[in-house]
Amino acid sequence: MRYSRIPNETIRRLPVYLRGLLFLSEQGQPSISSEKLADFIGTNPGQIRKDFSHFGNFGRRGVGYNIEKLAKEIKRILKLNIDQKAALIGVGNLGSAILAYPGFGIYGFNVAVAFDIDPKKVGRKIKNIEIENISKIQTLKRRKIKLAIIAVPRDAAQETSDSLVKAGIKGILNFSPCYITVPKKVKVITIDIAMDLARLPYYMPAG
Amino acid sequence: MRYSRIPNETIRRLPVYLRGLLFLSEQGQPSISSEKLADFIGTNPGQIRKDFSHFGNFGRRGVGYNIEKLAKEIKRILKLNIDQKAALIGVGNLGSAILAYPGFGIYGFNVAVAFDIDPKKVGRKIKNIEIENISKIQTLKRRKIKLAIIAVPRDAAQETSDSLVKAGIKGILNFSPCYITVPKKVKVITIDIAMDLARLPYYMPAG
DNA sequence: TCAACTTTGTGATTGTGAACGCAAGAACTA
DNA sequence: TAGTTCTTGCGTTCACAATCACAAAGTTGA
Repeated sequence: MRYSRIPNETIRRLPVYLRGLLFLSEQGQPSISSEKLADFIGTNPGQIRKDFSHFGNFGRRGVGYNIEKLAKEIKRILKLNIDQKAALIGVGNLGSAILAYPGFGIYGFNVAVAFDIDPKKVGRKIKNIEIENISKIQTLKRRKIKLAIIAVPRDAAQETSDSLVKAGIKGILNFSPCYITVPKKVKVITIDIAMDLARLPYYMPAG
Repeated sequence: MRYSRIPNETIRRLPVYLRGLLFLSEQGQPSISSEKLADFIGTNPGQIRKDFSHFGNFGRRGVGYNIEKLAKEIKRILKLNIDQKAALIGVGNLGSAILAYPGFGIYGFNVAVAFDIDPKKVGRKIKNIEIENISKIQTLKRRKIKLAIIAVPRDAAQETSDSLVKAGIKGILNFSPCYITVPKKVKVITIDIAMDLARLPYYMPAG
């Protein structure tokens, strides 16, 4: 496929497109126009066409885009075409919710390992996953797990991250409300639920 | 204060700055330089200075920025200076975690009301909040609650949103993995945990 | 008081992405 | 086949944001 350097903002949108396409694919539709897709995911047709134009020809004029092929190609670009195991660190309220969350599968993720520092939790099972003692975190290297989700209290986030890096983790989804420092070779995405909520009032009409 | 139209991207970063400043303020420091702040929150000094230059003079050359004053001003801009109640819809795994989440307070939010459709959950208490029947959702209008958090299954997200709008809600934090349609006067921010994870492999080094 | 140092504030420049608009390909109809 | 309609692909233009770099303001110390 022709690759003309996919812009960063396009990459950021690809998961959104993929989510919509996978849903539509379940409905059995073979193809969809940029206009319909835009309505469905909440954007505009021009943006979609421009984004898709950066990689290969998945659209047919007069018809629309082939849903299956497009979804497959986006998965390939995002490197989601190989199923991947992820580790969860911190099985508190949020961690438990993440363990039980059914939405990871469609992207090829499988939260397969969980750690906690609390001895009372160690050994317990959630969704068939046995919680292990955090001291076992270095076994991730042996188990070839490259992805981790941090759901520990803020004070513990940086040291947890350090351990993960030492264990060979290459990507971290951080739910702790703080910035964490990692080597350049490791990618971190931080989600701070409260911080996202903090943007709402600004955009809300006065009153 | 002078307002020279704050750019959108700056607004997006204000909660990040605020989070850092509030933390530093707890440590008792009176002021901080753009360089130190940049290190702390993971950005660069120039960006910070440019962002802050859009509203008032909170920095002193040779010294840095006054942490208290700056935090207060950012809160004012983001309309976080008045404490606000929020409603939670859907007390499943994720919803329960949100109810128990301690991080909303610093932004002036208070998740004070919770609804669920499951009669077995109605009446139960989590963190002193009694779960109410979803049929009571219209009472939000009377209770003057303008903010809601949706944590229901995808299939129920749109109709939940419709009810919320009818109940006078002006801002929605949506955790369901789908786009929801609302009138222009209502602002929605969607967080899809799995979708954010889906961006990680792209940025991870091959191997 | 003066020189050395720190740090902000901001104009200028560069870079990046969004929006626009239309030519051209494909399908459909008769 | 020819005319009409639909829809993509993408060059061009416009708008916004990041980076740079430096003058000006403030601090410190002798």
